[in-house]
Amino acid sequence: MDNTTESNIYAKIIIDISHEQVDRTFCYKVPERLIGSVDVGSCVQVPFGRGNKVRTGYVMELTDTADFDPAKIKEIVSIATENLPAEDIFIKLAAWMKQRYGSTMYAALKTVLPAHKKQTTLKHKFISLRMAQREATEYLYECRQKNRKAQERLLAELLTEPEERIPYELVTGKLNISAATIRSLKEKCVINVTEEEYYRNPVNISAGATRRLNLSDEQQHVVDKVISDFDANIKKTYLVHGITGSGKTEVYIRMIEEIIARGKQAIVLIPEISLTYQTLMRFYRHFGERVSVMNSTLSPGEKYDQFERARNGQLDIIIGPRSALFTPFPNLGLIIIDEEHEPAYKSEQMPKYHARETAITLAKLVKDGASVVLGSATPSLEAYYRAVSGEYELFELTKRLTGGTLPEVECVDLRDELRSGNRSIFSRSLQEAIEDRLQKHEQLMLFINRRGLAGFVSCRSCGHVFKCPHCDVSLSEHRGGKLVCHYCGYSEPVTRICPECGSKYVSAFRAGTEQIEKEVLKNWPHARVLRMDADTTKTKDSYQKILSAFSNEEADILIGTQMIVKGHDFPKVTLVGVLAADMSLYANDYRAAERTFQLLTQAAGRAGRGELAGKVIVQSYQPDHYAIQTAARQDYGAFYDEEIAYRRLLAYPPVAHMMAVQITSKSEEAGITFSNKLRTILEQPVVPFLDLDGSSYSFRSDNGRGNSNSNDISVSPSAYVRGSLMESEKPVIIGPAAANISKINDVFRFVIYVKSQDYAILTKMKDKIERYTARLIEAGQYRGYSVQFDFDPINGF
DNA sequence: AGCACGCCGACT
DNA sequence: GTCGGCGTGCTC
Repeated sequence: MDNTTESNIYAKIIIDISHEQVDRTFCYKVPERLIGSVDVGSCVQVPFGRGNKVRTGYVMELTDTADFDPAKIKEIVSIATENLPAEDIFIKLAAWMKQRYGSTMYAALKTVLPAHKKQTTLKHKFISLRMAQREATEYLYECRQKNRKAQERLLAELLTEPEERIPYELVTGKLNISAATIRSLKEKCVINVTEEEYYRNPVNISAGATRRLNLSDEQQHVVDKVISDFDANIKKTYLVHGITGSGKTEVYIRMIEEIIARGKQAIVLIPEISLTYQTLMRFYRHFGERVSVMNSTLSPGEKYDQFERARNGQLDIIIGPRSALFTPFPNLGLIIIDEEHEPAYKSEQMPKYHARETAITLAKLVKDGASVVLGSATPSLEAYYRAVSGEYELFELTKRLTGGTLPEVECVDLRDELRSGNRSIFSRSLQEAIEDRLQKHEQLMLFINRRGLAGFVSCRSCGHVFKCPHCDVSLSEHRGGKLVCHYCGYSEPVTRICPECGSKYVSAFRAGTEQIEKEVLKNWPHARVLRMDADTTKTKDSYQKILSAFSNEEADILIGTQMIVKGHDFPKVTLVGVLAADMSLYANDYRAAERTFQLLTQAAGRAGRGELAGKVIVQSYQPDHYAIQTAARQDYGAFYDEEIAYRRLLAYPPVAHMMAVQITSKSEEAGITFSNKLRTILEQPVVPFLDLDGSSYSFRSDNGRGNSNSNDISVSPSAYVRGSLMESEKPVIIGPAAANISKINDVFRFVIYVKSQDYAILTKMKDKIERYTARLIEAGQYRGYSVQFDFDPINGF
C-alpha cells in the first residue's frame, strides 16, 4: 500500500433524469465512510447541478482515476436505502436495450428494475404465553377474583393450547381485547408478542388435484429435446408452432418441472393476464405455492414482494406480462413466451423493447445461460422466419388433443350479398346458421374485427368525415350526443347537418358490438345475448364474469371484439361468425395481413372444440385475399409462404430490419424542413459495425472489456441475409412523410422509415441522428422538435 | 429535466 | 431605482 498519495475511489453514476442531455455517467468521489459499501449497481444519493439538489443515481462503474477536473468532483452523500441495488445482469441488459432501442440509460434502467423501490414489509403479530403454565393458571385465578375480565379471557384462551401462539387479530377481534390490555400483560411478563414478516401473495387459489395428462408423442418430443439440450448445456431458442388445442400449456408445464428438478427457475410470459385466466389456473393447480403472478393490477407492495420471494428462492415460476422478464431469480433456467405473436410484447414506452428479443438477450446473460421457448398457433413472421432459417429450433404440434376436428369454414362475399339486395350486416348464410343453432340450443359467437377502425362519423352525401381540429383523427360518437377525440379528449356536440354540403345524412359508421347486439335482438328477440368489448369490461372481474356466464350457458350468443377469440374453451360453441373479416386489412401497416390471419385463425379455432362439429362463417369484401383464404383453411404454411414473399419483395421485417424515425414539430413547415434534413443525414454512408465498447456503459462482467465470448450479445447478421432481394447492402430510406396520425394536440408528426438487413447499420444511423440533434441543441437551434426511434415497429405512429 | 444566472419591461 | 419575465447554459 502506498501511503504517500491518497488513493481515491470514484464512481460513475447515471442520474435519475431521463433526458438526452444528461444521458451519460457523472463522476463522483466515494467518501471514506462509504468505501466498501458502495458497489456497482448501488443506488446512491448525490448532489447535482448548481443548486446541489440531492438526486438518486445508479453506480455503473468504480474506478481509481477521475476523468474530470478533480476540483469540480462532488462526493456521494449516501446510499439510497429505499432502493435495492441494480443487479449486474440487469445493468448489462439495460445497456443493451439502450443501444438497441435508443433510449436513455436511465429509462432503460427503470425498465429493467420495475420493483426496486422498497416497500413496507408486512408483519403478522402473535401472542404466546411467557409464564410457565402453572404460574399462568394462578394468574388466571387472580384475574377471576379481581374481576379483570379481559385478561381472564386471554389467559383462558392461551391456556387451552399452552405451547401454541395465537394470532394478534384473533385476540383483538374475536376475544375483543384492547391493545392496552395486551401491553400491560406484556409489561408484566405474562405474555410475549412476536412478529413475523410475510409476503403479500396475490395468488389465492389452493393447489387442487392435478390430474396428470399423458403427453402425445409430439408433445413428448418437444419436452425431451429441450431438456436434453439443456442437460448438454445447449441453451437456445425454440419455437413451438402448435395449432389451437394441441396442448402447448402441458408442454410448458412438463418442461418447467424438469427445469425445477435441476434447481433452476422459470419465467412464463403471457400477453395480458386477464386473457389467459384458464392457463393461469392450470399453473396454480400444478405448482401451488411455488408459482406467482405479476400483473398491472398488483399494488407496488405486491409486486415488490413477488420479486423478493423470487430473489429469496421461495418461488420457482413467475407468470406475467413482459415486465415479468425482469424477475430477479437466482438461477434462471427457462423463459417461455406464450402467444409469442401478440403485439403486447412490444413496449410502447421508451425503451420500445420487444420481449422476445429481450428474453433471448437475457437468456444469454444469465449464468450458464437459459433456454427460451416461444409458443404460438400463429407464429409471428419474425419467429417463424428465424425458425426456418435455423436460428431457432422449430417444433410443430399438428394434432388436436381434444379429438375435435377442425371446423368447416365458409367464406361469404359481402359484395354478392349487397348485389342480391341483402343490406343486413348478416349474410343469408349466417342468418340461416344462427337460426339453426338457436333452435338446436347450441351456442355461437359473433366476432367483429374492428382493429384499427373507430366508429367515425361521416356525411353519407359528400363523404365529409368529422375530425378533431387539433389531432388528425376522426371523432367518434359517444352516448350523450357528443363527438369525442380519443387522443386529446376534445369534444363537440353532434350535428345532424353536414358542415360541408348541408345535407342531413350524417351518421356514425356503425360496426361496433352494440350495433350487432341490436341487430341480433331485432332478428331474434328471444336470443340470450352477452356482449364483450372495452365498454362492458371496464370494471374489475367483469371480463371473467361474462366469460363464465357464457361458459355456464346462461346465453346463446356471445358478441365481441378480439378479446373473445383468445384462448378460451367453450365446448358448446358450434358456430363462429366473423363479420367484416377484412377490416384489419385496410390498416396502412405492413403487418395488416399478418394480423388479419392471426385473428381469423384464432376466431375459427373457437368453433367445434367439443364433441359437436363446428362451423365458421367468414364474411368479407375480399374473400379471395390470401390472409382470409389461408386462415379459412387453417394453413399457416401457405400463409407464411405468401407473406414472406411479400416482405422479401419490399424488404420489410423480418427479412430486413426497419427503423422508424418519428419526428414531431410544433410548426408544420419547420417539421418538414427538419425531417428533410434528417433524411440527408441518413443518406450519408455508415460503417456496418456494432461496437459495444463504443457505448459509454461498460459491459464488464469479468474484467474483460466487452470482448468476453460467453456473454457476447452482438447480433449475427448472417441470419438475416439469406435470400433477400435487398442484396445491395445499402439501406433503403422512405420518406419523410406525414405520420399515420399527422397531428396530435396541434403538434405535427412526420416519419422516416429506414430498412436494412443489418441492424447495426440502423443503430449507427440512429446514433448519427442523435449526434446531429445534440449538435443542434448545443447551437441552440433545436426548438419545438423531438425525435424518437422505433425499431421493427409494431404500433403505428 | 431542472435550476441558476442573466438581461430587458412595468412598478412601489 | 427594483421585481420578475423567461431565454440560455450547465450539471461530475
